[in-house]
Amino acid sequence: MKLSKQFPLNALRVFESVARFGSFTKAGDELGMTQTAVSYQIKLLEENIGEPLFLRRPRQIELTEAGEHLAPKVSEAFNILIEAMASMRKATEETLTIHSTATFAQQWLSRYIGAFQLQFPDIAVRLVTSGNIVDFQKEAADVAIRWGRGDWPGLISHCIMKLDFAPMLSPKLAAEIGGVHEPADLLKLPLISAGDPWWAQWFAAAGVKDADLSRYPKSEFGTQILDASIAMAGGGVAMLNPGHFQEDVATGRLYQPFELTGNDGRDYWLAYPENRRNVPKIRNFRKWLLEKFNVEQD
Amino acid sequence: MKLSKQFPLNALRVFESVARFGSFTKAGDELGMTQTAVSYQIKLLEENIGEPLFLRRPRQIELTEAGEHLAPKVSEAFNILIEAMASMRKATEETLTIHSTATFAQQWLSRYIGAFQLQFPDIAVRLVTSGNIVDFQKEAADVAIRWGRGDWPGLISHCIMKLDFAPMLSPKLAAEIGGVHEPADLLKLPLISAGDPWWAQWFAAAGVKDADLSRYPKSEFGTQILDASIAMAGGGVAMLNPGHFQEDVATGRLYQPFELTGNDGRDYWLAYPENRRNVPKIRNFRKWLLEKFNVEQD
DNA sequence: TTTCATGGATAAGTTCTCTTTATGGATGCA
DNA sequence: TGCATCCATAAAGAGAACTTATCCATGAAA
Repeated sequence: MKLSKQFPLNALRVFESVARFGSFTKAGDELGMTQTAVSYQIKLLEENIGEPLFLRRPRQIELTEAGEHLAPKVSEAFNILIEAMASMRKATEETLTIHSTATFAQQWLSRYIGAFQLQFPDIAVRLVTSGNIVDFQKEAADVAIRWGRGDWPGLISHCIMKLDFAPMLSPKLAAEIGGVHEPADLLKLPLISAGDPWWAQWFAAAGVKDADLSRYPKSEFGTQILDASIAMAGGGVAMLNPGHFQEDVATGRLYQPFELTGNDGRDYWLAYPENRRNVPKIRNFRKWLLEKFNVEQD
Repeated sequence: MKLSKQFPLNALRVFESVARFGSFTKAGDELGMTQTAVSYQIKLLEENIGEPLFLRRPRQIELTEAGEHLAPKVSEAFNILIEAMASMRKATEETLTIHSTATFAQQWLSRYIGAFQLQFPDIAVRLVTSGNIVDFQKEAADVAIRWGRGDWPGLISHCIMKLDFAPMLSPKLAAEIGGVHEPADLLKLPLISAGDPWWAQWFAAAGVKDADLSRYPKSEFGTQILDASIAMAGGGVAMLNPGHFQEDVATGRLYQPFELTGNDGRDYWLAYPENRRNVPKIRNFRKWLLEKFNVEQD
């Protein structure tokens, strides 16, 4: 049996409106349906209950005793439902959930998100950092900031930052070995997250052909943030994205000995589901973020 | 726009069940639908709200924060609705509304309805007497007792009493004219409701050919009860149904001078809508009434 | 490890509810 | 008397909602 047959919910909704207006026609207007449809639904409900809910008087209707009894409860129930749905919709409309890599969140978002909130005080920001690629189908994410090739199906992606990489270390550590003059000098120092293919790629690009990286510990710290912290503490050389750490370089916490950067074709992207591109909070965030990065808008 | 589109009520109902069971499959069982249909409805609701309500974990699902927020309110609202509908159904199930002619109600029902209530203490009886033929479509009537030919479309009818008619008067009035010996004697007395075609029919059947009824006042009292009261008070001769007034005849309040009765093909019927023949209260009343009148049951 | 059982997602097709259009009837008002 | 209002009914069409069939992932059992 169909659900709507056992419990005529839509008919109840129509009934609520009719009881309020005392008119089939007006209720139809409110609900965006014809008077005929209203008549049909009321008849349905009356059949379901087993007695009339309205007395059909000429040019007006009147609640029967039964209808009089039913109306306030139905009204109360629908008010609860409507309010619950409204507050839910409002919450999702006004909360922007950003999924981001830990590095981008800490190095960039944490610094500028305040400006966004000043500009859009009605939008509450929820920032989620996780290592995994977010599945917009399954999680309540509005936008994601991720690195990759920007070719995710079903998503719109804007490249916001080249994900270049270059070796960085603390100035102090560099001084200890008498300065880093050429790429091969780096091999004298501990390489952080040496298993990362970026190392091999960068050394190849720098003309160091026989770099044996296998002798370094295979530790992976997962985020550049951790690698950077270790490097700043003098623990070795980290392969970092200059875009993220330019401030640390400027203030002398980190030192980038060579201009040469690598890029493996993967960059930083802002991404969001194609079908939600016009949701206001998403549009606002996209516009704000792309302006910050001087990206051409579409 | 469709009503169900602006406000997915059925989806909410499904959601309530799923939230309670923590399972699409179990909710489907409860609602009498397949797991697939449940999945569809939940997806619909999630799209409407704009974020997931359940986290799909391997062999179980879990409410998201949003779902957790929505569930109790939805549950509350539906409890109100369910309870309201149930109490309404219960009221209509347990109240038997009988529409009857005033005469039958006063002469017969008033005497025996007590026995029915003793036998079915759970059924509350509401007795409505009205001159009009009841429209089961428009009024909250369960059964009707009416006279006619029993050929009402959409209704089941049981003939419970022949609607014969015979002249009756008070014994005292009869004595005043030296007794009523032959039908024509009646013409010496005032005929009550003389405009009623029953008079002409009865006199014709009695062999009184030239009865001029036009000289009597045309008053119509509408119910036999009133005619009978006037007759008992010695106000004239009334054309009454012996079945209704046998007790008054037995106790001498009325006198029926001739055995001859007329019948115009219309009798007393119990009637109720065909599609409600199996409603318990109706079935019980029918059985009880037909037994009282020794009518063959089907 | 392989197999089985559980629970949900997806695709495609079908049913039938719900809606609309068109029309009629009843009543009140000018 | 004619017009406007309001609800009821009939017929037909649209599309929502449901089902069947199938697949996938996971956890438990053999």
